[in-house]
Amino acid sequence: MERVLRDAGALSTGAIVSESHRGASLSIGLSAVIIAATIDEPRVLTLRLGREPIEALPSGPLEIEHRTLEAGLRAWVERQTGQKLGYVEQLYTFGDRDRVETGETQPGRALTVAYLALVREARPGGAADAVWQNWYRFFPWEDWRSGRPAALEPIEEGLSRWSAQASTEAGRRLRKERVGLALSASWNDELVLERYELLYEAGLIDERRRDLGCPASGGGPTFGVSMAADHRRILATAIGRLRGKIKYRPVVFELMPPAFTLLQLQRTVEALSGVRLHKQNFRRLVEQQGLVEETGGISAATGGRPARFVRFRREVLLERPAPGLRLRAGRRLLSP
Amino acid sequence: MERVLRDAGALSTGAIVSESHRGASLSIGLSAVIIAATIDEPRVLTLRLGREPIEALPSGPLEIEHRTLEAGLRAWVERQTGQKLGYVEQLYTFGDRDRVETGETQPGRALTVAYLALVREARPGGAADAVWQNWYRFFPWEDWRSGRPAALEPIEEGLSRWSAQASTEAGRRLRKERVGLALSASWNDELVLERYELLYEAGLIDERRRDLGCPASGGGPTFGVSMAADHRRILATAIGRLRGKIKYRPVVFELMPPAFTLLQLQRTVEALSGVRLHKQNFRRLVEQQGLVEETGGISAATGGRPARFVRFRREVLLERPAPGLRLRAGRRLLSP
DNA sequence: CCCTAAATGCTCAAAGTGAGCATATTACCA
DNA sequence: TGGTAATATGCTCACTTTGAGCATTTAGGG
Repeated sequence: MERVLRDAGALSTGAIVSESHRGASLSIGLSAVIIAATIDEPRVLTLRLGREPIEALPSGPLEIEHRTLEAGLRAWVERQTGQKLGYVEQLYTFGDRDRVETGETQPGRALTVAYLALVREARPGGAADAVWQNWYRFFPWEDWRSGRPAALEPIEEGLSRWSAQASTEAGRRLRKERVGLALSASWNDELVLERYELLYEAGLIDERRRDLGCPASGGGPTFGVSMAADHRRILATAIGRLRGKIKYRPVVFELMPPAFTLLQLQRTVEALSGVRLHKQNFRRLVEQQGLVEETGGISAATGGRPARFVRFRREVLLERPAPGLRLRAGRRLLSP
Repeated sequence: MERVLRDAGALSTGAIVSESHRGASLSIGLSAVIIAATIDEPRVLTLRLGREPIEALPSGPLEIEHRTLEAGLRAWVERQTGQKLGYVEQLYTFGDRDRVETGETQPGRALTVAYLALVREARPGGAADAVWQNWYRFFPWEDWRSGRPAALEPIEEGLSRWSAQASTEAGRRLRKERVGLALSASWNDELVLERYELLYEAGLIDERRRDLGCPASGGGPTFGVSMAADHRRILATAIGRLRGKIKYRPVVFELMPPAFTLLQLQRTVEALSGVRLHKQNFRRLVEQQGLVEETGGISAATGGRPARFVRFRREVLLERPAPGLRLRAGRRLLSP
């Protein structure tokens, strides 16, 4: 403990990257998926790394100074992007040996503890090359707000080809089943990771080819912009989790400004979940649940009739057990 | 305790317990919460360690041989308990420096990746001192099946005393708020971890006193049977997660035998969630959702009229997006 | 004044829920 | 053999919650 206090000031000197007696290296990384939302787009904060820039999530190794994993994460993010984090939750710990190229000569393992953070302002991160990106750049097939994404056509083709390629009959059936579930007629917005994994396994994702050591190009199209290491997989995990969570926890408000209109709130939810919602029903839900209260202000009419400004009613947290926007995308609105 | 755990893993050769260049030790542990359910009780598989036995979850250090974290976990569990695992899901990664006593001379960190596993048979684990325990031994206040648990009386007292002890007014309000939420009139069965954390912070849990280096006894009563290290916290996390999950995923069936009656299913769900359910409505739900199908068999009437045997209908996984038992405990039944 | 774009109000039918009443079957017991 | 206890199953009924739309209201711009 004294040790801790003494070291607290030192920067970056105490990374825990250690050698086991068998000569394999082990490092523990902390990665952050930092989400914000502008008017109409969900954003994720990325760093541009390298000469031919590849995008990465803010991350860094766990250090001895860090009292908790979360504290370590906050420190790294601030150091790299200048962003202060508010809402933070642990996402998942990735540790497969095969999926991450350590870039080392020795066999090694990289354990990554990934976190999801929600922030309010989307002002470009202070330091380095931190930039806010529309997350659909990485997952173009996840945005159904203006109808079925065009990318899904070739993706389905690729996936069904992949299904057919399984060596056994059982394998083919299993693959078809997985594809059917992930891309079923009734679009399930939360299956982001499942879909990513399918595309990855089917070789429709750049990272897959990279991990296999394949030539940069070859073997049909790939989809979405790629990211460093397994960061796109982490991002997929985060999006899926967030899409699920807004339905039973009032986390969207972590992304909203202090005062906002109901339409702004709806647009944000739509941006995150990737589907359009029925306006009147959305308002009914939000108001019935007592999620917001009027601020008294009135919006500087952007289009038509001016709207009331509202703010999040923190008290709901004490009242209802699971206050959220259990949105169920209007059926009509999904395929217009 | 830590000593014991280390020893348990010493059989292996490739444990990744490494020394950083700063002299702090880092180990990555894998822990498993293995759940089963007998007729009326939810069970968790524990190991009895040490001379005056203290119970621990099956765990062991991550080794180089392990291709994935999950594979490592399965290996450890089999080695220690003889249990083969079926359904496994990652729970959470614990890494706070303060909460775990390493028992070492050097400052160190123990990272624990915890998993939740569901198994069918509850036959006593093969090796060593593996035993199935009713999980309510560790959380007596979580079982509302026969009315409000008696332990809640003194617990509420202890917590409100703790609330009042906060140094600032704001602190007191915050504590009261947390207590109110976790123990609110409308019991939320999923807040297992929140309640455990409260009791821990309030010093109503043995582990807390141990972590503070307090004498074994002193300062009022503590609740529930304690466990090694932070295993009880991990178990709390697992129970909360499982209670949540059965509501939107058909995971209960991982705990059921191949054929069972609807009442058996209901009893199992009740055992897990700790609340009683309305029988007719439960059956309506299960059948409407198409979660089960008849096997044709008929139960050897335990009490009254014999019941049909049913089995899980795997096809639902392909049909409905979130098939589960969105149970909402009968209001009447909660406080009879 | 007419038109467009939102914000708001309200309706309505269908589906989903919470509580119970009523019957059907068995085992067991006097 | 009839009565009783303990379940299993069917069915009702009053509400709530949803999904979809229609109708009105309020501003700004020709």
